[in-house]
Amino acid sequence: MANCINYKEVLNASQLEAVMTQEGPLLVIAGAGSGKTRTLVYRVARLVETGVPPESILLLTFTRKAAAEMLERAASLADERCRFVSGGTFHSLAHKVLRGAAHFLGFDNNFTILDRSDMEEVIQSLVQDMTIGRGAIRFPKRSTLTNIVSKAANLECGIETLMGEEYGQFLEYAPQIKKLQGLYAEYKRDNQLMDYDDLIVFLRELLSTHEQTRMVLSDQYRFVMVDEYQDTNKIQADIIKWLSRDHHNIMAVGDDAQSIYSFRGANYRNMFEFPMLFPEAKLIKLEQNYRSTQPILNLTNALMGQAQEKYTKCLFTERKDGEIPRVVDTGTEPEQAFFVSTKIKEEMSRGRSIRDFAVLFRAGYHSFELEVELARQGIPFVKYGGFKFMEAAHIKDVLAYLRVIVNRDDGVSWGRILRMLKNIGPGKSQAIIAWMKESACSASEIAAWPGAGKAGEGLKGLASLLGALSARDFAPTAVVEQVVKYYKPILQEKFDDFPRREKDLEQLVLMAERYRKISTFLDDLLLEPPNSAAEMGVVHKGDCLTLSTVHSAKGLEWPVVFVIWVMEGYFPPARANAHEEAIEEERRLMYVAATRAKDRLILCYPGRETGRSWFSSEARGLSSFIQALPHGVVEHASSRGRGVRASVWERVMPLGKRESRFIATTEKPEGLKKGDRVRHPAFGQGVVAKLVGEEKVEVLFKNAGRKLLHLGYTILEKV
DNA sequence: CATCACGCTGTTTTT
DNA sequence: CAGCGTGATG
Repeated sequence: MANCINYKEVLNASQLEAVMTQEGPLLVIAGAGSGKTRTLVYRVARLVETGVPPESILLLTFTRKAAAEMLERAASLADERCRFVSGGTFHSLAHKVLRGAAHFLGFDNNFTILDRSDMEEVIQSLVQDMTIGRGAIRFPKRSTLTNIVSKAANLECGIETLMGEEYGQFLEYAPQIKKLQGLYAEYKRDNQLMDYDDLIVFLRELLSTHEQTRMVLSDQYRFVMVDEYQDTNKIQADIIKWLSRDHHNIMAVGDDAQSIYSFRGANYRNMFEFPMLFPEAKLIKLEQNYRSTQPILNLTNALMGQAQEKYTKCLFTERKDGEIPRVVDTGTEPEQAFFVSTKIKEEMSRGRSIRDFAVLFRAGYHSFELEVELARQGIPFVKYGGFKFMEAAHIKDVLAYLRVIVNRDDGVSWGRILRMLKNIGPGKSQAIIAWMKESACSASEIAAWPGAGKAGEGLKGLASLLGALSARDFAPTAVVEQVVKYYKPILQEKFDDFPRREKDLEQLVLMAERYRKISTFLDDLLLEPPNSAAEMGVVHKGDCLTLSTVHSAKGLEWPVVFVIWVMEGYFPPARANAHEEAIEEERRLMYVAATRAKDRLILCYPGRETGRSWFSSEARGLSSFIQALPHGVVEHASSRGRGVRASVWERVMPLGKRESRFIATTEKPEGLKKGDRVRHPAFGQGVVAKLVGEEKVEVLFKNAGRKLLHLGYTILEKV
C-alpha cells in the first residue's frame, strides 16, 4: 500500500515547487549536491500518487543503473508501482523502439549493434580496401578515424567543418575521410549494422518522418523527465521535442556547470535553448547544497564564476565550518603517489574508514603510478573508468562466438573467430567469409572450405563447436560454458596473464545465468556494459579505496576527496586554437571533481617535470583556473622532497630523450616524384614527402628513429 | 599467406 | 604498456 508522504517536510521550497509542478514544460537548474535525484524521485512518486499510470512516465537518465536506482527509491518510499515507470538511457529507449520499427527505415528489425571496437574494426577494414594509406604520411590511426566519424554524426556537421575545428593536424585528409564516412554508412546498411550513434539518429528520424511511431510513443509517455540534460546533444534534444510535442509535459533537469561530455557532441547550450523550445517553460533553480562544507562550495563557486557562459547560481549550505581546500604541489608524479597513499594510511590509522576516501583524475592512466604505490603499501582499491570489462580482448573473443550464433552474417565477429585459428590470418579469414556468403553454408559447414590446407584441423574444431551449439536450443549459460571450454586453450596461448582472464570468463558464465536468450544477453552487455567484474555485482567489493575518473564519479560523493591533476597541457600545434574551449571544459571537470567532496578536498599536482614519456605530466605546474582563484579560497602547500623514488617505468625501462619525427633530406635521384615509394639501404622503405628545390627531396621513414640521426644519408632507389 | 621479432610512438573522457 | 608498421622467415 502506498505510504503517505508529507512533501513539505522532506523537500525545500524549490524542490517542492519542482515536484508539485506536474503539467507543462519545466527546466530545473540543479547545482551539484542540491538534491536533484531526490527531487526526481519524489516527482515520480507524486505523479503516481496523483493517479498517473506508471507506464506513462518516462525517465531518461545517463545510465540505466541511475534510472533503476531512482525508481527503486521511489518504490520503497511511496508506491510499489513506481517500479513500472519506464526508465533508461536515450540509447536503450532507441534500441527498444528500433527493434520493433527499424523496418520503417529500411533496416531489418534484427539489426546487430556495433560497439566501439567493432566500429573501429569496420573502419579499419574499409581504409585498407580504399588503399588510402598508400603514400599517405601520418594518416590518422583507426581510433582517431572512429572518433572523427562518430563526432561528426553526433554534431551533425560535415567532416571538413569538424576537422577544421578540432583535427587541424589531419585536415589534408578530409576528402578521404569523407569518402570513408560514406563507405562506412553504406557498409552498415548492407550488413544490417547500427552503431551507438545510429541508434539515436535513427530514433529521431523515425519520430520526425513516421507519424505513427511518434503518436504511439507520445501517447504512451505522457510525462517525460530527462536527467543530466546538460549532457544531451542536439539530436537528443530533438528527440525530446518530438516526444513531448503533443502534451508538453516535459521536465529537464541539469547543471550547465557539470557538462563534461562535449567530446561526444553534448552541448550544455541545450539548457539555454530549452526555454526557446518551450516558451512557456517554468524555470526553477536548486541552489542549496546538502553535500559539502561552505569552504568547498566557495571554491566551486569561484571556479564557475570564471566561466564565460552559464546559468548563474550560487551554491550555499548550512554547514558553514570546515577545512579550506588544499592545493598541494607534490613534486613529481611518483612523489604524488607516495603522498596520497601515505596520507590515506595516516588518516586510517586515526580511525577513518577506507571507504571514506576517493581519488579522482581525468584519464584512466593518470592513476597508474598511484596504483603501484597503493599495492606496495598494501592498500586495497577498486577503480572505475578507463578500460572497460567489455573491451578486454578475451571477453570480446568469447562474445564473438555468441554473436555469430545469433547473427550468421556478422562478418566482424567471424573474422575475429577465424583469426584465432592457427594458420589463418587476415587474408584467409576474409576469403572464408566471402566463400560462406557465396555458398550460403551453415556455420558447421565451414570445415568444408576448399582452401583450408594447414588450417583444416582448426576449422574442424570450430565447426563442431558451432554445430553442437546450433543443434539444440541451449540456455545462454550452457552456451557460454561450452564456448569458454573451447576457448580456454586459445586463451592460454594468447595471454600470459591467463589466470586473471580466466576468472573474468567465469564471471561471464555467471552473468549469462540471468538471461533466457543469448540475443538479449548480448544487447544488454552492449547497452549497459559493466565497468568491471566488481561492478557486475558478482565480486564482493569489500573495504576498498575508490579510484575513479571524474566522468565515472558523477553523482557520487565521499567525505574526503583527493584530486590528482595534470595541467591542461597537451595540444598539438595544429590544435592550439582549441585551447580556450578545452580549458573551459577542464574547469567544469574540476568543478565536478571538487563537488564530490563532503568534508575535505585536496588537490594535488606535480610541480616538477619527471622526465618521463607520455603518461607523465608533459605539462607541469598549476592549472590556470586554480591560479585564478581569489585569495583565501584555497590554501597552498607543498609536499616536495618526501619519499622520492624512481617511477615504475624508469625502473623497468630507462627512457632517454627521443626524437619524434625523422624526415630525411637527401639528394634527388632522377625522376623522383612526391608520393613515390623509395628504398634506403639502411632504413628500409620510405615515401617522398616533399620536393625541396631542384635537387633535394624530403623522405619520410616511419619507425627508423635514432638510426637515421646517426648514420647520415645515402642515395635512394625507387621501389 | 601467416607468423615472429623488433623498433617506435603516444590525449582523454563514454552511451 | 599496447598498438602498429616493418622486414625477415616459414
